[in-house]
Amino acid sequence: MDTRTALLDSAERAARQRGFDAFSYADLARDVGIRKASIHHHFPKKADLAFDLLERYASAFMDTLAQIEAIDRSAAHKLSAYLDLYRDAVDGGTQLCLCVAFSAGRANLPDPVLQRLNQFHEDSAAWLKRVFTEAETDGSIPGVSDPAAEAHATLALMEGAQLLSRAAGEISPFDRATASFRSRLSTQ
Amino acid sequence: MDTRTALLDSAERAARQRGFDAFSYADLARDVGIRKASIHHHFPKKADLAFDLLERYASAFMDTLAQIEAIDRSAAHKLSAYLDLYRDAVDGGTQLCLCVAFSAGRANLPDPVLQRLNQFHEDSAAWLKRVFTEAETDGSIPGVSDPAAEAHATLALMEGAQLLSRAAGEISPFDRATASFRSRLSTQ
DNA sequence: GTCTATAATGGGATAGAC
DNA sequence: GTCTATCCCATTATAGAC
Repeated sequence: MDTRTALLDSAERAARQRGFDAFSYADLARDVGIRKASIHHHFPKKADLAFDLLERYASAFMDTLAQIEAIDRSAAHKLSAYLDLYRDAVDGGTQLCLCVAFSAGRANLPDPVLQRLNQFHEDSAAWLKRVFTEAETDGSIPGVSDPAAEAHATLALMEGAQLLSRAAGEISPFDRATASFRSRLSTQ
Repeated sequence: MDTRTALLDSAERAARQRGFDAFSYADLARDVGIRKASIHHHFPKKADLAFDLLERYASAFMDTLAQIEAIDRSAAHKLSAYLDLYRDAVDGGTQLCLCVAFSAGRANLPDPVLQRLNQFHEDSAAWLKRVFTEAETDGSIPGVSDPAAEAHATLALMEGAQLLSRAAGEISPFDRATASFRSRLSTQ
């Protein structure tokens, strides 16, 4: 495999498990099997690594959302797939979605990274708003009156549920926190 | 003021703004006006500081919740006060509740700290469950069918909303994420 | 309880050979 | 593209004087 890709993979795992500031180039070097000085050839500064990591993750995530949106199923079904995406990312309480990990980390992330992060949040909220609007039409989710408000609440719920789950080291807090949301989706 | 208290105050502000690993004894020393070696007299290891910080914060938070619970008002009113507590803690997008900051930080926190953190989450969920149960009786919140599920969802919503707000550096994401929840409380 | 001084370690980053 | 060697800096932590 491409060294650059191997580095990104290793960094992503570390960032999602322990936080972006909690792993070093030395850790990466050990994991990938090269010397730490070599990493600077691919990512001159750690801030470069942060940006490329987030860029790769966020665009892949958005691609997945686009695929979910494109299928010909109810809004409830799409939101169920969205929920599973966040649930799978937790990996039994050991990981966070990279974007949650970045939101959680020190606010000292370089500005381009913070901007990219907020763009991800906006894109996610926009996607959710579209699906909740669809729900108003297809009637697959009860009690939707304000799609924009539902979108932001859902995003916060996902991020908070991941946080609780990783703090506990178990998946169960995620399931407890999202149980009401999930049951709303199956009331069709 | 007590040096120890001054240190705890300074550390709390720093941890909630930038994360527990993102401030050093040198920062604290500058802020409080003593030398960094002197801090070790009060908190031998940084892990000791982490624990005492969380202990002080969590018990003060729980005291506040107890006061809210004791007043003779509707469940909706109590949850509204709870929401304001989290909203105020954000301080316009610059801070997190200490417990959110600890949940967010690297999972490498010493074990006693992690345990105390999870106890806080359990205590919070228990408080919320009691208030939602009260709501079933007093009818001040519409559509409560599973108080335990509502409790965990509410906790996750608060934590996620804070995270989004601090990432943006503004209070508005918190308000957007909690708008639906808030409007549910005023439908009495 | 606070100080000066000093470990001891590990971090990101660079220069220059191969 | 990867290596060795090195730099500079920040960090937590300790010893011992006052």
